[in-house]
Amino acid sequence: MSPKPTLQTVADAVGVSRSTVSNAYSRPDQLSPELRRRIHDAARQLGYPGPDPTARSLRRGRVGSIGVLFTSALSYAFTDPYAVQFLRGVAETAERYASNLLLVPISEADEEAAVRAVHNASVDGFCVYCVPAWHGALAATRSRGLPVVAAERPAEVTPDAMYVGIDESAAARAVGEHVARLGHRRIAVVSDFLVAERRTGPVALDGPTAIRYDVTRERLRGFLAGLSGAGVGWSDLLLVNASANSRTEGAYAAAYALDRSDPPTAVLAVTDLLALGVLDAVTARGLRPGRDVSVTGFDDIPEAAAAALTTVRQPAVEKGRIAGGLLLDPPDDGSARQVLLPTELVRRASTGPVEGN
Amino acid sequence: MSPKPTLQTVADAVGVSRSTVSNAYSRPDQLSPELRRRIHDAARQLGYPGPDPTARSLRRGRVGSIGVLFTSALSYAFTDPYAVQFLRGVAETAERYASNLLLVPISEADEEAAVRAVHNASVDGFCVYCVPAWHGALAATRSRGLPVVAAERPAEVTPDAMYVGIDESAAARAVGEHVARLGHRRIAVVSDFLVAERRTGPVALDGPTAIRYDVTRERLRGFLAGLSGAGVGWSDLLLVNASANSRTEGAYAAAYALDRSDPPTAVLAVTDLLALGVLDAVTARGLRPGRDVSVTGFDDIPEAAAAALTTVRQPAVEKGRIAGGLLLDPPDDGSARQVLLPTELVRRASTGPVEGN
DNA sequence: GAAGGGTTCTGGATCGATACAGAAGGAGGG
DNA sequence: CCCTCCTTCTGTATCGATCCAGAACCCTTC
Repeated sequence: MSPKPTLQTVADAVGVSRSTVSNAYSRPDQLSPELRRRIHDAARQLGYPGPDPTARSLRRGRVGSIGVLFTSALSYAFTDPYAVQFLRGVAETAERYASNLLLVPISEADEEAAVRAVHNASVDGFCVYCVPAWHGALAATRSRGLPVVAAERPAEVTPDAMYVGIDESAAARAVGEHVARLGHRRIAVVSDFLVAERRTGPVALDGPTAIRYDVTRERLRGFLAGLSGAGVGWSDLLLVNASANSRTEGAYAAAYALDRSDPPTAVLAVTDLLALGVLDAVTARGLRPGRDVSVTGFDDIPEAAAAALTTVRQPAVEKGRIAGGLLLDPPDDGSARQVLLPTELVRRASTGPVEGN
Repeated sequence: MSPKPTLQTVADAVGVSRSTVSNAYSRPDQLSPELRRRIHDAARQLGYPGPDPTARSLRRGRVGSIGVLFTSALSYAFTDPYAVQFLRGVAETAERYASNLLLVPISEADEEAAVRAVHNASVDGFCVYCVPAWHGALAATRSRGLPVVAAERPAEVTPDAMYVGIDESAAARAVGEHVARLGHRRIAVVSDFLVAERRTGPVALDGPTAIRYDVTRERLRGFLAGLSGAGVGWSDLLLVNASANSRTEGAYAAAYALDRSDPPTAVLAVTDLLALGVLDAVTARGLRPGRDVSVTGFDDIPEAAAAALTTVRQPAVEKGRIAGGLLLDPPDDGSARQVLLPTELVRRASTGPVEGN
């Protein structure tokens, strides 16, 4: 048995041309059933596993997989149910187009390695999820000359860029208004990416503009807009940065707010995962969510309903599906390549009116 | 600007040979710094993104990515923290070898599509996770002639197969013994894959042998072995199948046991995720875990500690790391390709002695 | 000044397939 | 009986890179 059977090996065995064997696999209607059968038989007998995917990709100019870029360690990427839902959406579309997902982990520490990873990825396009705008890997995806779709609306929208996102600040504004209407004035915000440093603890910022990460900035801007009607200004907010988007860090971050001498009556978290952590911290202190402290999240992951968390619902799976669709079958109409999905404020028991303390 | 710059484009622009440009990227020490700079400058100016990954893969004979096969929808795959940890381990090793992960979703419904997906995957090897032994995709991976590593010890061990697993039945046996020693005799088992059908509810089986899925079978065999010393036999066990490995299905499945007229005093779940669901069901009924009902899990995911769940610890991340290592750098020593990792019974508050009812 | 040893660069062969134009052969129509 | 059309198969060019043997050149060294 020769080391690696190729199309040619099979062709020689059957006594036909290489092209014919290729057709037997890729275009079955181009040859007689009888011959096709003989070819497949010979292939089986020779242990030929079918056309080599790499060679086929090179020739065809299509790889059959889309690259998904993640910041932060893979662990966090999959820890957020929101991310998992989004990914599921992408995978659903991918499956329809017979494509696989290539995970490209982008470490924040080693940007050079990240850029290399992007350059080495055999893909038909990139889906960028939660990668800060300034990360070199982002530019690298563009330099590949492949379709790129962002999972959020970028800060500055170029006409040819593809994205599927939501109006972050409008959605967050609804949260702010809701909380303000309930009478809350002493308010803390728990968020990751407030500062470049990966540290959990309170931070001071001059304003939302100081936040580099787009999504975070827009959500805080929205919170502020919603609260300002009630006279709550930026300097009134207690900002606590979380070193990661995880439940435990959410709880740690909440501690900085809850354990003060003048604790806030409401804590706005920038994701549900963080909010769940905040709830943990609240209950761990014997406080009642929605009565002693109001808590809000963002995303409406499945767990949010169970925890009675007031949050912003955004269609995560749908977002993923659309992102996949944009990549694998970009619409001709340029404007259809920029998708904004609707959001909805979901009021649950984790928020309530300020107690008359 | 020509449509797609290649190595040749750059070579022509600089006035050197194609090989030299290639070296500028892949073997920088093979040419003078001066020339290398000129080449990179020209490349940048022409918008050449570097060597095409697909073409490079074809020539090099190495793709730089490893395929991870999943059964069930992607959603479930990522929902189990155990799976995420395992994946993280694989990703860690992959990163060390400059490889990416290619997710190959294997639907159980459409086996033909699954086999096609395996044949089309450009990878250097396959990591098979939680795929039933009889699934055609498994055979497909082998036919590719690439290294394949299973994340569990297969039922029948062939000498050349690679795997990293645990002694499932021995680990489960420790659970059985622990529960028996606490005096439990009325015992329910909550598990997925007890039967081929995807349905949550009680099932009757002649014995462990009737279970087709290896891991499940071995764990149940272990439970039984641990319990048999106390006189508990197969027919004494109440088996409840879960339609999926998820927390909610765990809770639904538990209901079938807890709501009987003669409820079990102990519920053994085959994964922590299911066990968490069982605990949900227990507390939802106002019962106290470890007092009114003992509950055990399997895997020791992070949440297990928080829930005080008695379970079997297995090193998930380490398992992933080793799996990756076997794929990307297979040891010459054949016996080193079959790895069994240690497990440990972790006793927590979710199990306790039978109440003197 | 010829031999030996580096360094730097070149050219052709090659990886394993697919695309496409065209050849061979048989069927049907006028 | 010739011409056209269709089906079935072939051959060559090509996808975009890397490998490797060797050419060209400069430096030592005896």
